[in-house]
Amino acid sequence: MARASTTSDVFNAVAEPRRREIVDFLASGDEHDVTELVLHLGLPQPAVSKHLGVLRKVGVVVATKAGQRRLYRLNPQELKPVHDWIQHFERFWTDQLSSIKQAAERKAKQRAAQAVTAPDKQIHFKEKRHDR
Amino acid sequence: MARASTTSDVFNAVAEPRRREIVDFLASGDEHDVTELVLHLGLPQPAVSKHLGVLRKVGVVVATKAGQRRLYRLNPQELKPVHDWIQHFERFWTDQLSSIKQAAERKAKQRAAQAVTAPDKQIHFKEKRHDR
DNA sequence: TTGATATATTCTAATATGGGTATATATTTA
DNA sequence: TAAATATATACCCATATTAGAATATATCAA
Repeated sequence: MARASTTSDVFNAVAEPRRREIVDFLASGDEHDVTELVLHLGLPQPAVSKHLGVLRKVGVVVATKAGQRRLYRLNPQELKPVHDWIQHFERFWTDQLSSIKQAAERKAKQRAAQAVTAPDKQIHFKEKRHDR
Repeated sequence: MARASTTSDVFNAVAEPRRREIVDFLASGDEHDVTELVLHLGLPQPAVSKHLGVLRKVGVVVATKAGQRRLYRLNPQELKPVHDWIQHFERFWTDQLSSIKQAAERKAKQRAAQAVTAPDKQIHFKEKRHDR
């Protein structure tokens, strides 16, 4: 199975850098049409329309019809779940005390534990499997 | 081209609900080994190890070797970019005044614009393409 | 009406993804 | 030393994703 659909989840919708750019561009509160977004992003128009489609489906942006143009504006409410989730962790980089506490607890637990040197240092196999 | 790699970007890493569960589970600051995470998540062990691998690569979790076990703990620093980004939009749901201002500006701009009824109300084609 | 413009959609291809299963490695225990 | 245990990795598969090209639709302008 693949990752949860990008169109059903705000987290996935804003996981795409270009879509975050779109959100940032609309963060002023102003409306912009697709052409303006195309110029700003430097992407082909269909790509921009598709990204807008994703953001529209999760409700992060709202389109207004204005003649042959579509004016897009941010609908920030839909970003709130992301904010609420990440806020849980705010204390880790604001509250100095809790950081120190954590370090202490961690140390106590580590007892005989050895640190794994690097996050990406992998355990190498002596042989690779090519069969099956 | 496919989506940006999940292993190169914190936003993508936490876009996956199971990985957010892992992060939440480690949010207490305590260390947990893989078996504990397997029990907590109710996923097969290889799936959990793979999710941990993704989180490790972006640095959101750090593993400590303890005998044959790996103790995982949160490395919250790496979540900060997500926090910093989403915080830009905090004003939208905390500052009442700015919301009103935005609504007013929006209204002024809308002039002759007609609202597109629903975000997912698509424009339907009279014919679908099957050729080419 | 005809052509131009703005936007959305379809199709295709290349790649990434997550779960499942099997298995490799490392460590502990008998 | 041989099992057992804990964890990571490889492989497969079904699906999702993105960019790109072509084109459909709607509206505007001449």
